[in-house]
Amino acid sequence: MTYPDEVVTFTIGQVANLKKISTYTLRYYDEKGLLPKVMRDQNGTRHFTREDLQWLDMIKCLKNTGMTLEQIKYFVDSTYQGAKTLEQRIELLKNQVEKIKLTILEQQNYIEQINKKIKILTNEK
Amino acid sequence: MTYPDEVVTFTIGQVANLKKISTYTLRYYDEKGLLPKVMRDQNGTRHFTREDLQWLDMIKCLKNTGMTLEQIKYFVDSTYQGAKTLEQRIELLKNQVEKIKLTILEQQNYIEQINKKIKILTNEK
DNA sequence: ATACACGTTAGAGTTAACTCTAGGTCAAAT
DNA sequence: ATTTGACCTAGAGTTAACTCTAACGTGTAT
Repeated sequence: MTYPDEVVTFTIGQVANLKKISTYTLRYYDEKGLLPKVMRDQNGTRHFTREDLQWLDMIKCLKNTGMTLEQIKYFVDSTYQGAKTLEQRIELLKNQVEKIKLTILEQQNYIEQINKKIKILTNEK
Repeated sequence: MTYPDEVVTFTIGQVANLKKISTYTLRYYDEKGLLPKVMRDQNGTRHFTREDLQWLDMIKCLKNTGMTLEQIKYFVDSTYQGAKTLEQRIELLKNQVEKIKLTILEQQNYIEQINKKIKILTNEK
């Protein structure tokens, strides 16, 4: 039962299921400062909000596009420093998009390279 | 001075320079069985042929598209088992191309995700 | 009351892929 | 003859990102 002004939250196990990330990893990310807003109750138990889940999506996105956790932490920290880092964060994200575009080009080259090899092997038959 | 039937070879240091891979890494790859054909002279010094350099390109290609060194070794081993593994190797490479294509799609999704975030941040200005 | 499921921490262990160190050999240059 | 520089090996150390263990707390079900 949730009252109008109550915030829906999730335990670490629920988040693990929803986002397919182990509880170990979630605690590790929290420890590393990647999830600075996660609430705790009087027992010390974590309660993740929808906003925290969105952060997890952002972390996944940046991580899977080649950022280290250290770089992601830098972005998270910037965010919590507020408006004065806004330009910087926009720049960082634009930069990341450019990096991803380069990776895609690189991957396309690798496809061509492998296709050439496939052709050579096919001719050996 | 090289005679007609001499094979041009490179020392580990030359290969390191040419391919921008440290000598440490080259020895490590050799040790792991990723470069089974590298010749040695009477002193034990490695001599890399052009074919070895081509293998290094292949290793780089497979590694940078997500294969582990263990998986690459499997491919290398298959190759040296000769014609009977030809089909298998072609399959493996076709499979790798499909994986890369999926990665590219994934990366394109991440670009969209980041662009959305950039838009949100830009509207905060 | 006690068991069970789920949460907590601190700290140790794991894995892949390097990366380096120490101690050695050998060929060419001074 | 000795120094220099490039090579060698065995084995230790590093780094990132987990992954697990041990010992403990709490809330619900029987």
